[in-house]
Amino acid sequence: MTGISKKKATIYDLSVLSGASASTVSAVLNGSWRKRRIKETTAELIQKLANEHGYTANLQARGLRSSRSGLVGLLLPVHDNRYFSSMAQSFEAQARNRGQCPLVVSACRDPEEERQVVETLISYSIDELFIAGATDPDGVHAVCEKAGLKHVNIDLPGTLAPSIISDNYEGARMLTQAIIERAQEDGPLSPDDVYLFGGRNDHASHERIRGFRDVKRALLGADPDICIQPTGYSPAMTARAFEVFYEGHGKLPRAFFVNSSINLEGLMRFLALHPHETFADIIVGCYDYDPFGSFLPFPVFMIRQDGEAMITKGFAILDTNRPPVLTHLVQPSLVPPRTALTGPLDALKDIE
Amino acid sequence: MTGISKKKATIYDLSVLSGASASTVSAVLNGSWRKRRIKETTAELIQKLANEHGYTANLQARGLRSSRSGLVGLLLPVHDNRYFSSMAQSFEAQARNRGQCPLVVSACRDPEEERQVVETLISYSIDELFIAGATDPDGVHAVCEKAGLKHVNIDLPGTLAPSIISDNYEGARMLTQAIIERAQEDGPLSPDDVYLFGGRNDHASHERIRGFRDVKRALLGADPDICIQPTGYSPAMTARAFEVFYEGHGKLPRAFFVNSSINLEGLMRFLALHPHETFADIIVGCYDYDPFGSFLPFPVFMIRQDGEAMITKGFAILDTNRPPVLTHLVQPSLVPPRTALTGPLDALKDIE
DNA sequence: CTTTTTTGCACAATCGATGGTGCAATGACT
DNA sequence: AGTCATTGCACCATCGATTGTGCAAAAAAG
Repeated sequence: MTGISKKKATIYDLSVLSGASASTVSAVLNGSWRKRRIKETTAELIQKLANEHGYTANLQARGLRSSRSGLVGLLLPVHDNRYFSSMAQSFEAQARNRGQCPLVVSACRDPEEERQVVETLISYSIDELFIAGATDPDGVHAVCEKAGLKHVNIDLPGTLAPSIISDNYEGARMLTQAIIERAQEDGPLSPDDVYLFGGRNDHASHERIRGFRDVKRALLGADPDICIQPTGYSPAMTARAFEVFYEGHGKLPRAFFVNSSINLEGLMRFLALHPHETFADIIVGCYDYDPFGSFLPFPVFMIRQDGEAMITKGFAILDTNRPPVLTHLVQPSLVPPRTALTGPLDALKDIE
Repeated sequence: MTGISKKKATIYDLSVLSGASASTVSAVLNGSWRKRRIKETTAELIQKLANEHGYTANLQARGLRSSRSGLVGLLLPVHDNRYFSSMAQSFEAQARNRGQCPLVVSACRDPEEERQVVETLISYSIDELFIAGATDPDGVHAVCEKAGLKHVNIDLPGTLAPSIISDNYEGARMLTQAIIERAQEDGPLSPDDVYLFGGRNDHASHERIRGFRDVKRALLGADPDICIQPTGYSPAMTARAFEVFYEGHGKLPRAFFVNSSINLEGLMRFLALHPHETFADIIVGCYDYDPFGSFLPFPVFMIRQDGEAMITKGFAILDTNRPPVLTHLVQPSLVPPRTALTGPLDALKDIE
């Protein structure tokens, strides 16, 4: 016996202690006691006992009985990235504000894993699900639909459920324009001075590439296909793409658009292998904001996606009855180089 | 009727369909059927039906009955930070490898919130808990203890449960030595050229400060108290500290130690308000690794804490019977400037 | 053809909470 | 005093799975 106290108290324990029935105890502790016309003094007694014994409801039992669990899920591709981790942070805060219990899980951008993870969440009777950056939103939708689970897509749209995404086209236009104009300050620019790296076969990448090409054609008159290098979402692949370019040209493009901060990590890997003076004059645009990325030793324009607004909108949609299957655009913003934005962390109290 | 199919199948549904009893169905589907001597053909039939109907167990019901849920929790101070988010990533991977379901939650460094969140997790009958960077590990311990929940502390130690932490003292020594030596390349250094910013009244900060002071005294002969600026864990407070120093001295210290990447964000906020040429010659040490932080336009030495190893060790400890209340040290490593390390993201498959 | 053993499965209690229903005690009213 | 409404609560089935126990039928042993 190392002081491991007995099991947690249940309504039955409190029932015995108080002399009331278990259903009375339950009613008192879940707040429905006025409706059930329980005497105030009885309620007080039970509440006192509950406090003394540190009673907390077994939420699995409650969830089983009521088939509502109070859980909301957020499915992420990965945690380890400022865009998604700050989204997780906002999500937690908002879910807790609404009295729900947030669950954040990641599925590694693997469609099969995505479905499995969601199945697991469903097995815990979660009430609502945010599907962020899913590789296969419609596959996940099918799983949710079968279980009658309300859900929305965030960041990457599906065709079967309401979606909330960044205005990737507009964001890409802003970003492309910013890097081109900045590069032109240093002299005239030809179409093959401006590249795009990263992204793959998803809606966000398509829209960004479309925005990039449209602006580039408008400002520089052309956009050779070679300037688009969709390397997927992996630092290693992106680094290779830079390496290949460098081997071919002895330098990096004057200006380039990087599809996400994950791809920007690929640039870091490339830079680590080369003296940085060689690249002091590049102009970079990154479709994602990272506070340290913004202060690299060359101008980095970034796009800050408004994860917090997306989450807010998502909750609003889940609150409506039969949300139409629409795609809602949330405006991102252009962040000039050397900018330190505040984030969800700033909402924390830090008692010092 | 919008195609919302009926509720999920249960063992009772399959029981009717197969003609077997619910307990037989249960045994077949949870794998205990050989032990229960169920005929192979019966098992096959039931499994076929289960597949056809997309049966998945209701894990709340299972958890309620067996009082084991298959859930493991990771309690973080915040998501939005590379150290913790990469820890979350490793944690998820390892938990899933073990067939458990990972839950990652954050408690905003608020002791009360920490306890509440853990209470909630306990209400879902989680089996094990990793408490990372808790402000009040022993308070959380009490809650776990009462519920008989196995747990370990990560990153910040408690006195009542096994803890796994970085060797902060050694890490701080390496980092301090690195920045001092590097700064000395540019000329002789006096004790008040080397500062420490960030951290507060926790074990990790104490150890880091101790390491810093020991090395500084050894190399520079003294360490005036003014050189230690424990600003808490908040970018805003840290930025203020830099601002105050700058107002007093017209520059930043030649070299300084920043207690965490969160504090380093405070430096970014400061830099955003000042032309960067002014600070091109500072030498920074940051106790945390961030891939972009490593490429800032001045030398940044970083300490990479081995989150993955800590998680691994944590699982190992939870697997042992009565783990002694020890504090295990995990060695961090010194990362020279302009280094791009690979992380848990690289384990992902990225089909392009 | 018995007796024993083994095989294959059904039954029923249980986990902790919820909520519909019903009933005794009390008070109000005629 | 008798009727009726109200108050205050207990009873019990239920959510979906797990698991100890028991028992019939089939197979093996004698």
